[in-house]
Amino acid sequence: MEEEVQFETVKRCSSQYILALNDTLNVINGKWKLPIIGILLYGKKRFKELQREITKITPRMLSKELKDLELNGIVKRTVYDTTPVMVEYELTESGKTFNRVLDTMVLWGMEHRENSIGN
Amino acid sequence: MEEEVQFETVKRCSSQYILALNDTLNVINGKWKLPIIGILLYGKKRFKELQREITKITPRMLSKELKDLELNGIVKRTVYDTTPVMVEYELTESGKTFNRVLDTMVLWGMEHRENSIGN
DNA sequence: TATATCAGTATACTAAGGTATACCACATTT
DNA sequence: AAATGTGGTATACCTTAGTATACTGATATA
Repeated sequence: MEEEVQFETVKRCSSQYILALNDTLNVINGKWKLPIIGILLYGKKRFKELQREITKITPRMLSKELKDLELNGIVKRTVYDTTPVMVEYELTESGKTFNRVLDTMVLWGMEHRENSIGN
Repeated sequence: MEEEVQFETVKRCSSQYILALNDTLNVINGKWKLPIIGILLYGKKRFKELQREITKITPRMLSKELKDLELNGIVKRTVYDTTPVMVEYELTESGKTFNRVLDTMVLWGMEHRENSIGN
């Protein structure tokens, strides 16, 4: 409720609107961010597991994208003190709710596709 | 209603989900697409008007981004047969409803920012 | 006659994003 | 003893995205 009011305020203040928009866009910019998020939506994964599921990604890129996501607070990285080390990646709460953004995009994409056919 | 059912179906079919997602992402990829859409949300604009409002964009880029948006069915280009020619750009219906996607992104961005402070 | 405006295009360049390939230390399996 | 799996890093390269700068032809304005 209160959040809605805030949102309306932000909507009228373009600089804040753009800030929040950029936050969101930074989350998904980069070729491999969405695939990674998509997989992590189903649960925790280790580095090599991600690499195996995203067949074409190089470890360099996987490493880089995961670091970005961690910095942006989308992914949490946990190191277990075993030998050899085990590292697990999982979505943060924010990461999980990002699902909602994706769904909105998909829904619009579908409608847009229909509109475009009609035109 | 029927649309919701369809969406649920698509959500479970990852290839279609990804297709619709890519449609949406193509709309906003490129440095200047969002600024352009943002301005056109307020109404029609001519080429030079856009160039003046987006101060740092080069005509080459503005031209290219507008073509992309037109190809993707977000922007409609109308040429008036005057001398010198007048060209107007405006959002299509899909372009206008894209607002909804932006709002969702902003809302998530704001929540995410609060979550991150808390953490 | 010189300059500005319209809607862009042409050419050459730089910067950013991504790829390819090889490698590290350590431990388990074959 | 050699190969495999762990989680990455290092170096060099290539490709794509974006920038800088100059220019077009027709018309109106100073």
